[in-house]
Amino acid sequence: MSVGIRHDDLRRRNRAMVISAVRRAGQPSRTEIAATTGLSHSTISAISADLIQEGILTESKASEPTALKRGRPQIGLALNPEAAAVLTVVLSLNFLSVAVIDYAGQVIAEEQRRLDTLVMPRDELIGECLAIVRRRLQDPDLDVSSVARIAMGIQGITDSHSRAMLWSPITPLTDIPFADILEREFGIPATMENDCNMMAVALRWRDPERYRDNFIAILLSHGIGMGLVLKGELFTGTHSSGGEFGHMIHRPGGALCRCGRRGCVEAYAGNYAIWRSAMGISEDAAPTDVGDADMRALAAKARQEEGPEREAYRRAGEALGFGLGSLFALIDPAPVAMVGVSAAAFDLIEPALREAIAQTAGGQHSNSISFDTEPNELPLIREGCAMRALTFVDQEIFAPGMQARAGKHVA
Amino acid sequence: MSVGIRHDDLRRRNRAMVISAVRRAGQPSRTEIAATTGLSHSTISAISADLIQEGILTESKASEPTALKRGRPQIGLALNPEAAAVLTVVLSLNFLSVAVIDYAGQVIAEEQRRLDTLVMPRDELIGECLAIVRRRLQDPDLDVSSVARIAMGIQGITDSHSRAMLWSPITPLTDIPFADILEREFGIPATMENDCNMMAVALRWRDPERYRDNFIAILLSHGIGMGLVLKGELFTGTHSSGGEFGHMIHRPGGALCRCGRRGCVEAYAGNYAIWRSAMGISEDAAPTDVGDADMRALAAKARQEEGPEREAYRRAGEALGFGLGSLFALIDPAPVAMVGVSAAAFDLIEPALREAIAQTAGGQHSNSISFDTEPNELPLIREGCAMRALTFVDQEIFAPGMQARAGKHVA
DNA sequence: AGGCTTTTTTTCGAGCCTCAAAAAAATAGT
DNA sequence: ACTATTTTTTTGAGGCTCGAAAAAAAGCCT
Repeated sequence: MSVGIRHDDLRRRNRAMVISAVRRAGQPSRTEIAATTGLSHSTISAISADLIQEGILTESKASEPTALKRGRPQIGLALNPEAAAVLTVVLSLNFLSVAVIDYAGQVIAEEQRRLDTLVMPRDELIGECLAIVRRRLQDPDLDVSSVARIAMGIQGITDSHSRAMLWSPITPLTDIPFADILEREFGIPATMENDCNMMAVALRWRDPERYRDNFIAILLSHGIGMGLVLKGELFTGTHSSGGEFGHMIHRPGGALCRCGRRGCVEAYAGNYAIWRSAMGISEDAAPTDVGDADMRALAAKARQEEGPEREAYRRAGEALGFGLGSLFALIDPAPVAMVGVSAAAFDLIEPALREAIAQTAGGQHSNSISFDTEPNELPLIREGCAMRALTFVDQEIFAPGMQARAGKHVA
Repeated sequence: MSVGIRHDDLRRRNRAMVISAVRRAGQPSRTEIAATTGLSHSTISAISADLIQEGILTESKASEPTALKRGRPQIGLALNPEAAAVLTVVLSLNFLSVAVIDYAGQVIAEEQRRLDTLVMPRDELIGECLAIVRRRLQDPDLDVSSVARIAMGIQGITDSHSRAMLWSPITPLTDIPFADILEREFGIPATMENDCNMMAVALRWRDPERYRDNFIAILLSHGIGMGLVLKGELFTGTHSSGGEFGHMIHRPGGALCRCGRRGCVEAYAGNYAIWRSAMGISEDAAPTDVGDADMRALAAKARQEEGPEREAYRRAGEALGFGLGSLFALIDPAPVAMVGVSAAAFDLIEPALREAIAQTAGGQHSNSISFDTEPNELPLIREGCAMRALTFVDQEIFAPGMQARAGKHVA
């Protein structure tokens, strides 16, 4: 149950605190770190001396030559890019991409591949993932021993411990324990993350002003996904990655959803649903894959003139609006980021969405709810995976007492 | 933002740990506490010596004469009932009740009053609350200075900091800062809690086996409310008490809800909605108050024979089922407690509820979702308020270093 | 140039806290 | 009465953080 704080935890946590302050701030001086963490100067000094000695941080002279102030100039502290590296693997529909990222967060290598995820047998899909990772790890420029973590992101449902893919729209396969598979193969700790959760993580790093403690990232693509940050914490279900916004019920017994059930939000707002509706296909028809180009053409048509295309987006907006309204009834309104190809058509969606949300309990302050759009989800997912892996390393490097990861080894 | 751990926090937190272990376990020995907190025996010994000396804990000889084990017998530690007292105030429809509770959780005095909450003007409503509290505090048997906290519970929406009632079905008044009012009047720290959240708190204390880390308490009464515990934490909205399950949208544009909007779950499952439907009154008709006795009669009629009454409960079950399904899509399934007068009619609700939930994403393991019922909400709310107040005191008594609250004062 | 200010960083002693091990206490069994 | 066993308390050592003071590294001023 609840566990007391041991004395040795103290240093461990405060080290984590310092590292995270540096990662957030970029090049803070010791004084700045003391201010943000609330710890004393002497503690910061001691901890940062340790971290520098262990090769985790480096002193980088000029924080900025701006504002030539009096007094001893501050010495900026930065993450040592060579302290470690992490690997991100993003698996999406017919597409696999891998990147190697240094400890400071810079991409130092990447590789991408097309493959037919929908029809690949289990062994082949896993094999492709392992192969692309292996190729990156064999890169002679890379010190394999420095790779401290692999974060894999996938469209679909993962378990709440970020170990396995439970279900995904990109393959008929289910329950693939990718984290275990990667760990067994390469001996590097790994996690399996939900794509929308990673989008949320990335948004917070990209724009901490707007996306701080409470916000929602919604993926408007073939399916509808959501990443939710509440009170500064990534929200996950109790068993799975949770946040299956797309499968909240919009109309009981309504349109057929890709998940096989009826009336889900996604069955009105997913790409296939918009397409189905615009083309006058029955709501009972099985979902079909619609390419991004087709969706863009559809949006263009809808913008051009009134007609079934525009009406389809309107219905999508309505479903999203009522869904958001129900969500807001539970968690209160928060800023929303719309991501994915249909986010580029948000102008077509927004009016109906706002109208719907205004009819719900969550829409009380309907006009204060703000939306932002980002048409391209893949870079976000990769960034999120990278930050996930890096912050894990931040809290791993210091954890087991004094185990040095880079630089000279330590007493 | 994130703040480092100061050295002095350590003792503070571990004291809290020990107190909370005693509150949970009843009469644990020092050894047991050491085991549950993970702290060393010497630390527990030191802390409990302090707490006993300060009059917060007492040694109570026989933990139990059961299992006469070898060795030095354990000495049970218990909360000293006289260490402090708290006051609970529960305001519900036409009813106000107050209780004084000792530090060990026993009710030592109470008082109840009927009043017309729906028509009382602001000053009068506040005045009644203050008056009843004042009477209790003037009780000559009570040492006023020992009253360390007031927790007030109310049906309706409170702010996320538990300071004010924002909106409530029991009065047309809004935005009453009860916590501030009580604090100003009596100089005792106070909070204003949402009733369903308190139900959840109470359920966890009553049955920690079943209601531990993830569960849902749903109030089926005039309105529909929810208290949610996720990952061991009481879930609240970002601004308000949140968890307005009753105002998730069941049917866009559907039946008229008490909140003035349309299609909310409550507009199908609240007492007034069941009544309206059973009586063949239009869904557009304004909600009316239905007495508990009438509801019990309605349920009896529905059990007796097929007819509009039974159908009304069926529709309520459907609304609750789809609502729960949407909720479970977000948070994954969890045990549910149904509380309130209509929980006594859960037999009429359950079949349709389960049928509906099975049609949703959250219903994947529909049969593993378990329901429990508890017809009487008031005792639960009071218990929850009491535990809320007491655990606050637990974390207040030790906080400012060594400020003694009871017993001899301390160096 | 040289001394003075200002600001940052390091150093040092003090005070706590926790831990592990040893000692003390209390009881059951022999 | 004595030993074994278990729980509780005591004691000494080691660490951590803090505050104050010292040291360091500039720019400013005469």
